[in-house]
Amino acid sequence: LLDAAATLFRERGFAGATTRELASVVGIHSASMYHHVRSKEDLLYVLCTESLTKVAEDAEAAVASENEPLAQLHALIVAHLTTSLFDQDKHATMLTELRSLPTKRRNEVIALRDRYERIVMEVVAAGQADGSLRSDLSARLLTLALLNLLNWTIFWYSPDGELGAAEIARAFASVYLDGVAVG
Amino acid sequence: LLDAAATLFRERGFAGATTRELASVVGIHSASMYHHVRSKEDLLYVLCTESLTKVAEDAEAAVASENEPLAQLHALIVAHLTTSLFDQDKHATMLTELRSLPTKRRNEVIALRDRYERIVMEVVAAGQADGSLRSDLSARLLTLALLNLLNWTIFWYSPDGELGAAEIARAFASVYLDGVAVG
DNA sequence: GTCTATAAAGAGATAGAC
DNA sequence: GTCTATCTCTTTATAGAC
Repeated sequence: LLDAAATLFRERGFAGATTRELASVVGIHSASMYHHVRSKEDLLYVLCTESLTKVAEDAEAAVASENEPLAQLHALIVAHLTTSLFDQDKHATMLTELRSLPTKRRNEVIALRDRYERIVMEVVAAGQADGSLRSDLSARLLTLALLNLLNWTIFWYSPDGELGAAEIARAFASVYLDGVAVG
Repeated sequence: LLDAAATLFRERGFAGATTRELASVVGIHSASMYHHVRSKEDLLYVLCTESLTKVAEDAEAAVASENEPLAQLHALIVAHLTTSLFDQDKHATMLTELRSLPTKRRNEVIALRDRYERIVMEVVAAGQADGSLRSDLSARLLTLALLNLLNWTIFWYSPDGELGAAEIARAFASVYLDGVAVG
């Protein structure tokens, strides 16, 4: 049900997805859905928190698996893309439909998101501190650039396409770390 | 009206934005709105095509203003960010609410978007051809990485924030071209 | 745990006066 | 060009039988 909601929310937007269509996708009537979930909003909320909890866990594991900041950053990039492209609909919905949550819950999700972004920024800052990453740009700007690279991928990646998640992860890690210019 | 629609569609999603609220923002009643526009969908369609036409024009002008692919790419990055961050709501709505258009119009907008992305890819490919950009990764991958960097910025940039559009453009161009690793 | 039936509210859009 | 009034349809969610 949650997976179906993620797919439908991504396709139609949260407001555009009807409980009837959602129920019909899982083969029941919309009234039966309310036996499993209190409201449509609850689905969105659970989906957002799950997606962020999962990606944060995986990122922390990736960071813990390496010792040097540069290697940690590389592992983090691969972990983020692997996780978010696997649960693509959930992550895409979290990123764009977050706005449809009422203030209290929206702020909770934003807090989770900020916590995740802080994990990323700490690795970047550690890389600057040990001299493996450039320091002429702020850790904040470097982190924002990285999150751009990671997040937007979720919106165009296709599991059926020619580019695999692993290939994309390897390429983007190299683009981010080494740049695209020669010399 | 179009600007108000862009803002509201971005805030609530296309389906979540009501014609009543939209009209009230511009100080009229929802019935009066239909004197200016045929339907809510028309607003989204016009908004998508306008945003893509504008960014494509500016990108082409940026490319034409330089001779070397590397300089063209730099100018293109600055132009894209300047334009899309100026009309932020319009571009953000185009990127996420495109899905709410009926098939025919959606395909038209996608065609515009693809045409723009081809402009970017041609500059990248030219850079690879003249040896200023690395060729171990495909032009497609390098272009996708760049579009990630550009597009996601639209979703977190705030005109009131500490980071200005020009500063972000300069930083991200350097991150993309030179990378963040030292050495 | 799923169904039929329906309540209550809100949606996009139109008609016709001014 | 904007208004009031309203049509028609769809929405989320509930009630209660099975």
